[in-house]
Amino acid sequence: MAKQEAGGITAGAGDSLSNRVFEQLEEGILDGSIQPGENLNELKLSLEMGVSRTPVREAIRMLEQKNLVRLVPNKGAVVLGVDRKDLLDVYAIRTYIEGLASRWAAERITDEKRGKLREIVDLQEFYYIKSYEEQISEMDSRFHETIFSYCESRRLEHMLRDLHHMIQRYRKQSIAEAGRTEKAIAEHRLILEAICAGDGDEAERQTVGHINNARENLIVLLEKESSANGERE
Amino acid sequence: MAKQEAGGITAGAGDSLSNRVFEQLEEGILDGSIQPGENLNELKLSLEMGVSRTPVREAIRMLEQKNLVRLVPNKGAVVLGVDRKDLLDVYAIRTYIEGLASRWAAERITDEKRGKLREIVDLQEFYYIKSYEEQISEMDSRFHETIFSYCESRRLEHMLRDLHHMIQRYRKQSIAEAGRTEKAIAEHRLILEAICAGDGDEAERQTVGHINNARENLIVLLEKESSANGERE
DNA sequence: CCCGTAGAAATTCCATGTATAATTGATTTC
DNA sequence: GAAATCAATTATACATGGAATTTCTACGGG
Repeated sequence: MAKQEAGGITAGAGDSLSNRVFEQLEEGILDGSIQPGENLNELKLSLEMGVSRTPVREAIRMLEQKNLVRLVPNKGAVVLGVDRKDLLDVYAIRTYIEGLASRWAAERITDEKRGKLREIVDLQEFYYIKSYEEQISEMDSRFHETIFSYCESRRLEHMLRDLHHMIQRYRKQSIAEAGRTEKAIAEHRLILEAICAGDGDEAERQTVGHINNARENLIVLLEKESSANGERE
Repeated sequence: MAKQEAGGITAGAGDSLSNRVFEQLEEGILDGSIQPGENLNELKLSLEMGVSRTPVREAIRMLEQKNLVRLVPNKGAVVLGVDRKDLLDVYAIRTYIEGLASRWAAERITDEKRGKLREIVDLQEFYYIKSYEEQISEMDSRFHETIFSYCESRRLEHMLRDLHHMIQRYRKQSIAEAGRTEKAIAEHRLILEAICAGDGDEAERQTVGHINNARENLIVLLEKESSANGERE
């Protein structure tokens, strides 16, 4: 018993160590605590996390496939991270393909799925009224990811999950933006109704609109940030 | 010298063993020689390829991130592969985002890039006249991948390369289809001219059309295949 | 003072050993 | 004869050792 109690990793259940190391590094890169340009040292990381070098190596190889680090043979891994241009690009890409996911979800909707999707939006509204920010964000994620899974395309789902993951931090921030959440929920409801009605065209149109609005919001947010930072970066 | 001469892997230059194993397995999965449902045995593969288990493990972790295998903790990796639905999905996804890549490429075109892109299409036409099928296919890949790189979006490029890679086999097959190559080259030229003119709208429109046509072609090809196989699969 | 170079330290890369979990198959029991 | 149990085999997961490569540092020549 007591599989691994030493270092930083004391986390979750059945997952392998490689996965946990991967997730921890990914989170660090995506939330900025591991900076772009930095390079990942196997031995150092393995000591910090209290695991051997093997799972760290595996995690780094995994990060490379996600394009979060660049791996130079015999030299190591440098962090790529997600900069502002990446963020804007991701939103642009989402406007193009997340609409497709909604379209497919609408075409493949069932009663059970209608119920679940509606419940998510209802819950989000409830949390909004109660001002539970953490849960609002959680429901926002869940709404989009549920649509990803309901589109029933392994490949599209996989791509969208990656994108979604990449911008998670900024989605949370935007909850705090004045007025955005209320609008977002209203937009979710429009998407929901279109999907439940099986109206692919409308579902796509509403989703494209929703993401464009989110993108507008991001741009405002980034401008605030850069003026706050005195034009740095 | 003579880094590794034993087993199946005698390949390339500076790449690490993990990468070579990864590429070999990826190729096998994508060209169907490793079937979906099959599961990958570390020891067996390492013996076949004449390497130790470590690089095989790393390669498998990499394949998981590409969604080409599913990894069940303590049980191993089962091949997912790319089935017909995946293929059709990939073409659908491409119609949505490859147009965006062309749009951005048009917005960021330079004289040097104009020259290179034009040369690729000219070469492809030349090889078509000469009936060099291998080179036609090569130029087809190069045309699209060059646009991916000219769109100057790390994230979009990465996604499109993955998709492109996934359908490589079918792109090659479609070269052999009667009349497709000639049309494809004509379509490439339309995309080329739009990009060179810096006309993002037109570049996107032509690209969407091009991929839709390729998709139509794929559907015909798949139908032929399934009737040839007597409705199996 | 700068540049090049040789040796040492650090780091990646691959191989192999060991523990733990899953699977198989034989044996027993009802 | 079927189901259950437990030992033996197999496979994965993680750790560790050692070879190869790169990076750092100190030294000597120009």
